[in-house]
Amino acid sequence: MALTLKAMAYFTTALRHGNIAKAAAELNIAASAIATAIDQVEAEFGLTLVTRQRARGIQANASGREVARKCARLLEEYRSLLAEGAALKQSLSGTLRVGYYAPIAPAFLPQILENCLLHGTDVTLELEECDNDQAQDGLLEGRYDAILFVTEDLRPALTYDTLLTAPPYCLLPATHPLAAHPSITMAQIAREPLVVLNRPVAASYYEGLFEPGARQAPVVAYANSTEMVRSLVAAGRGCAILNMRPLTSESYSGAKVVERPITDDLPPLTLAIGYDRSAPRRIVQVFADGCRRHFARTGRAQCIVPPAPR
Amino acid sequence: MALTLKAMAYFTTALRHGNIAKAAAELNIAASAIATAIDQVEAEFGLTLVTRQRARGIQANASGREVARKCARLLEEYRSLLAEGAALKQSLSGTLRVGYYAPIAPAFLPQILENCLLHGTDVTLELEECDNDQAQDGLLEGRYDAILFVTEDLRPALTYDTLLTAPPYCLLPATHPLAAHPSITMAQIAREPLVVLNRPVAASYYEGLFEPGARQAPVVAYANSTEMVRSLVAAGRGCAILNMRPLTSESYSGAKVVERPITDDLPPLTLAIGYDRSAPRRIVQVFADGCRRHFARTGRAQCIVPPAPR
DNA sequence: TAAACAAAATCGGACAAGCAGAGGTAGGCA
DNA sequence: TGCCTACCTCTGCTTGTCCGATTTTGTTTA
Repeated sequence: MALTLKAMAYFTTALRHGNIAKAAAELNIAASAIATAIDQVEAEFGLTLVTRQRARGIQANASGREVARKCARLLEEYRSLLAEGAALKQSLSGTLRVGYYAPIAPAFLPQILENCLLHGTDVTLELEECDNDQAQDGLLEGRYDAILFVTEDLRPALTYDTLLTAPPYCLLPATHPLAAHPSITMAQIAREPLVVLNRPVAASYYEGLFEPGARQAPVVAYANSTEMVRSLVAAGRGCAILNMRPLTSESYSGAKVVERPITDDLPPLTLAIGYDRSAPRRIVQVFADGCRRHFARTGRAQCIVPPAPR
Repeated sequence: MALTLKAMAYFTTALRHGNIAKAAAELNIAASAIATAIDQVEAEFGLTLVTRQRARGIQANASGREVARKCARLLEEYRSLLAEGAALKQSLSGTLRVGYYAPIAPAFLPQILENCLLHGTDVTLELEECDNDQAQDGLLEGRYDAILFVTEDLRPALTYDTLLTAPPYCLLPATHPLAAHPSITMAQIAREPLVVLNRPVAASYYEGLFEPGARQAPVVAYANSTEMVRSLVAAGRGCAILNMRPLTSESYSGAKVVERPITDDLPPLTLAIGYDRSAPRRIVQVFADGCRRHFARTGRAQCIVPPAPR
């Protein structure tokens, strides 16, 4: 590794000029540096590559020209490597790999992607649904460029931007007596059969919202997808507590559900986007900005049920 | 040029191991050097390429693997560049460009080349006939790999090996009265019409062999090729003084000539091979060795007319 | 829960490499 | 013969690289 790229660059420049002094001027360095570089190249190959004639400059022999050509090619590829690296950072093309915590993202992710990408850009999306821990670990291990997750069991090394704090709300069948109230208390919910979203973070979060011993009716179902929860609720099996709201109030089964704020002072879930904030690829930055913009404007109102005034 | 080949090598090795310490062990350097190299690569591209997890090693993300692949390719080409350079020095293939002073080489050059090259080797020969000064300058300027020349008007910077010292001899028509003598004096030649080889070095050399005012018969012809001189002499136009002897005693015209040593103490011509002795390509070294061997053995007797005992 | 372990980050100092600038020298040219 | 050009050499300074020790952080095991 004695022969450095720098030496090659000096060498080829000197041969191109046939003159050490001119090459030094072009490169803005001292002539002695160039002379040294030429010596290094010759030493590396153990060949005489240039004839140095005082007062007449330098001249490459056939081997020297051969070597210079090869070096120039290598330098060219080096430059293109750097350029490709810059492109990797700059371009909107490439693959954007997003991991998202299953219950939170489907409500808004397509809309964001629609807004900030895909306008004729050459981006391949890889969207992967996973649990909150998997998302965080996947980001840390480089499997994802960005993750949408909630800040529970937060990994310390992870950098993220908060997008939204979503208070829990109560999901009821449209025909349920409580649906007539504009807002509901936890005490009321405690008397209703409950459908619980059974995901790693969610289940414990929702159970934890109740005072110990407060529950008076059973959990009638655990379901591990939001849509199943909504469908069960719509079918009248019970009510549920959720944080994120889909854009529709219909369930898959077609029956109507209603969302009602909860008056109790409950800890919200914090939705965040995690990504490498120090040196993101441009496409990642664009996506993260798009997410933030989305929730700064319309997104917030769409995705949460605002707490009731108390 | 901040990103050195060395840094790339460290970087790729570290990623290959997924572990800085192991990479350091493989490369026999300190781990901190590798950590620095990784930092350099990331800084160069302004991207996070590697996630470092204490107690778990390092892991490249997609961009990191991409960059590592590109770097590995560049390193591969660097190694092949070095290998090609070494081959340039080592191989017997390639082009051997020989410049030779016209009057001296044709007598023996084909035989040498036959002996030391061309045994199934992949060598292209470029033989260029020229004058003594052109040969020397061409070597210094890298146009020739080796030159066969005489050490008159010697360029100071030129390195060479002496092959042969060739005393002048007298060339006579076979029918000439002097041809009966085993050797001849300059005084005898001075009375004969003379044919002179008119080449830059030769003409003055031959004229200088005579004492000032000693010539009693005219120069009947100047000819600028050895063969023309021999033909003129064979035709009986006069006699000539030469140094190198062809392998045949017939001239192109078919008439016979004879060579006779000169008894006077005259300066010989020194035949030499000039080439870069400090770092020759292998093919050049082989050729030069072949020349020296040739004249150490049979070549000498074939090419000169030994001086007569006085 | 604590202790032991593993691996990366950090820091300071030693060493080497690269470079600038001055002075020297050989070759070309008028 | 003297001047000019352009390379070479040498010295000291600056920068970079590397090592080794220490610290920090995270994992695994008792």
